[in-house]
Amino acid sequence: MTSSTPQTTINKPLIFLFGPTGVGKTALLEELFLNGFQVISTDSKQIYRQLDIGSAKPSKTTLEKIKHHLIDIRDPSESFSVGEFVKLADECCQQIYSHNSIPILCGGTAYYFKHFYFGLPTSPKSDESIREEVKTLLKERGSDYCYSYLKKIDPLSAEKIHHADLYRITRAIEVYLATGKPLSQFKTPDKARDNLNPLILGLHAPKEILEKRIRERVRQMFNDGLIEEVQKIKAIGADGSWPALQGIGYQEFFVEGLNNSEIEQLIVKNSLRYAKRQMTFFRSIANVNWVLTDQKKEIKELLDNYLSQF
RNA sequence: GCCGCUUUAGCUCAGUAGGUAGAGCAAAGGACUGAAAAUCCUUGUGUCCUCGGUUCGAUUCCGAGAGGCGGCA
Repeated sequence: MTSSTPQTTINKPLIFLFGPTGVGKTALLEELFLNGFQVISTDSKQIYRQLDIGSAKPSKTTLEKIKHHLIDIRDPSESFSVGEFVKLADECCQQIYSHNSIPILCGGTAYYFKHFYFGLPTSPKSDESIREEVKTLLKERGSDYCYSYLKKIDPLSAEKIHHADLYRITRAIEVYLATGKPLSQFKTPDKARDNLNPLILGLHAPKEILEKRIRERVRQMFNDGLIEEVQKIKAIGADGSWPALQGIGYQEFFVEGLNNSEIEQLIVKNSLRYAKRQMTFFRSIANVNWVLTDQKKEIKELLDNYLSQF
């Protein structure tokens, strides 16, 4: 599957709304984007069914008020990828335009935003069986061996990838075994896809406020029945290796020897660290209009100004 | 009240046979080629509780005081 330019987005309005976890994206949607907009959830965990509470999925009420796409489209055991996201999001855009609405990509997965904005790299999608092969190699021959192997087959990638970064080493070797070509020979786009000119809204908040919000939100998740939700997922045979369960709010339940209160604290801690990583990634995207959640007037102005050109 | 242990980085604690100190976690910054809520990298000056003594030199030894923990009364 190659990335195709979404013809339908030419000269059409498109909005990005992103920010770290807990900053208040959903609340803002309800305040400013209630009419004439449809949301494309840009979130690698909310695509999963049964992950409702821990993934901070929008409530039923919210979903009734604003149409959301790309929520509940996979089972927790299934894999998903940024490539599928871009393809599906493009299709959603077309569909939304055909209803005379404006698509708004909203979520916290910076990687998905980046690749929707710039387009996918030309490297192939992951091949499950080859990846397993590489993982076995890693297990049997060790990481030093694999890194030396990478140096041999793809010195350029080896230079960029740290020798401790097994995740990326695995992928680079996988691409080589699948195609016979080093990963570094594939191109990765560095500017916006043709005719894609979205209004990019980046929500941020002072650290103390974000911390307080995250703490309260995690507390609320437990009140809402997060423990029961996880039990249900475990009951269908889930183990920690399922991609869905690597999410914060779920992975902590697979750590051994923790009581519920320790799990709650760990979720808060991991969420804060995640928020920081998200901000690092979002900051690297150009042309972002950074606003605080309560700057409603400024956001409205940016929006009106942007929409007036269509 | 007496006895013992303890006081070092935001937290938990190492350590210096006397030459002003370092791990883990936290924190800050960064990377990101189809798993990304993933994965990984970089960054450690702190009245070594206080005051006095010994010493060329004390966070380290000695004395006193203060805080904490435990035991006995």
